[in-house]
Amino acid sequence: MPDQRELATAAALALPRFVGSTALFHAAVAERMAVTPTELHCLHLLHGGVSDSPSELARLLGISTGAFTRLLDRMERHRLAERAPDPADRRRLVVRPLPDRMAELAELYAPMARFVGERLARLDRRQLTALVGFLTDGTAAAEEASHNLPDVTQAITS
Amino acid sequence: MPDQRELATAAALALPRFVGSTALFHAAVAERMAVTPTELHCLHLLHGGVSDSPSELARLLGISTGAFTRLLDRMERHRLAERAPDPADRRRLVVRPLPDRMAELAELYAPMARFVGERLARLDRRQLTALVGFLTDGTAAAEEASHNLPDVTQAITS
DNA sequence: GGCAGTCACTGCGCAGGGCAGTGACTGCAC
DNA sequence: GTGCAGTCACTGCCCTGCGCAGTGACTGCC
Repeated sequence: MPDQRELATAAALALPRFVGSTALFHAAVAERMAVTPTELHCLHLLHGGVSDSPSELARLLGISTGAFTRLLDRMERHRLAERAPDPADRRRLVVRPLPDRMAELAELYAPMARFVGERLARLDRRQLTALVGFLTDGTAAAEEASHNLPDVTQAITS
Repeated sequence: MPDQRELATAAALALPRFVGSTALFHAAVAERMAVTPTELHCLHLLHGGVSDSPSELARLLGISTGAFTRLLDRMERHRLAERAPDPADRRRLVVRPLPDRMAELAELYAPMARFVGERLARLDRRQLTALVGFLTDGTAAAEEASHNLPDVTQAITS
């Protein structure tokens, strides 16, 4: 029976593997939908209602606004999203997800969604609280760490 | 005080955000090291001792062997890894990580590693067991789902 | 009314990756 | 042993997603 310390080590090892396999899963879904990973990521942001502003979406996706314009072009072509004018500010526009291919997306994610649902249902309140706390704080920590990377400016020769 | 069902929902929502922010963190680290995300991913695989075979690494990274050759070229140029002949099979070669820039990598990951360590230390055995189980099974589920995507072959017109 | 700032957008160049083919090598069949 | 299919890393060629820098439209502050 593993003690607390061993379990913590196991968790620390399992974490990157989980993240890695999840990334590959997303890549596989994107490929199956004939869509780039960035487009898929954007679709998730739109679907989750995180934002509908091009500049903000570009920032969240980690790409430039110029690249986002092209990305939107592709997404419109593939009927994943559409542009709409922003009534409040005529410079801006609003990005809206299209329902056209959402069913397809849901179908691809169904197995994973089912797994998550079933697995979470087997946890009690204390376990779920710990999980939610870890994920939430981890999200904040990752964002904070992204914007606060230590300076390790070393020269690359060649 | 949230009940079990609400907590499960919260966890299901927190999960994709965590994965997303983690992905962006990796991208930020890669950029800071002047390295592509794929190279960084490869570096993790090498560092974790997952494999040292080019074809297997290519498979794990989700790229072709041809692309991996170029990736290895870049990694050698940046002193991240080196090629070595495989004594058992002269077609093969062995990829070895170089210690040169490992300190730099560790430094960039230090904040996140510290967070994970501290956060995990606050959990009890039952909570850790749940977390490890979720991550481990999640990894397996993601891999299985990647290779078993439902057929949603729809035509993209244009 | 001018002016700096912000918005989405566009030409251009770059680089990572896929594809298909190549030579070197292995191990199995016979 | 000798052939032969399979596998290995590698190489041209091409495609495409993205950054960069500049542009016109528009906003809001002074």
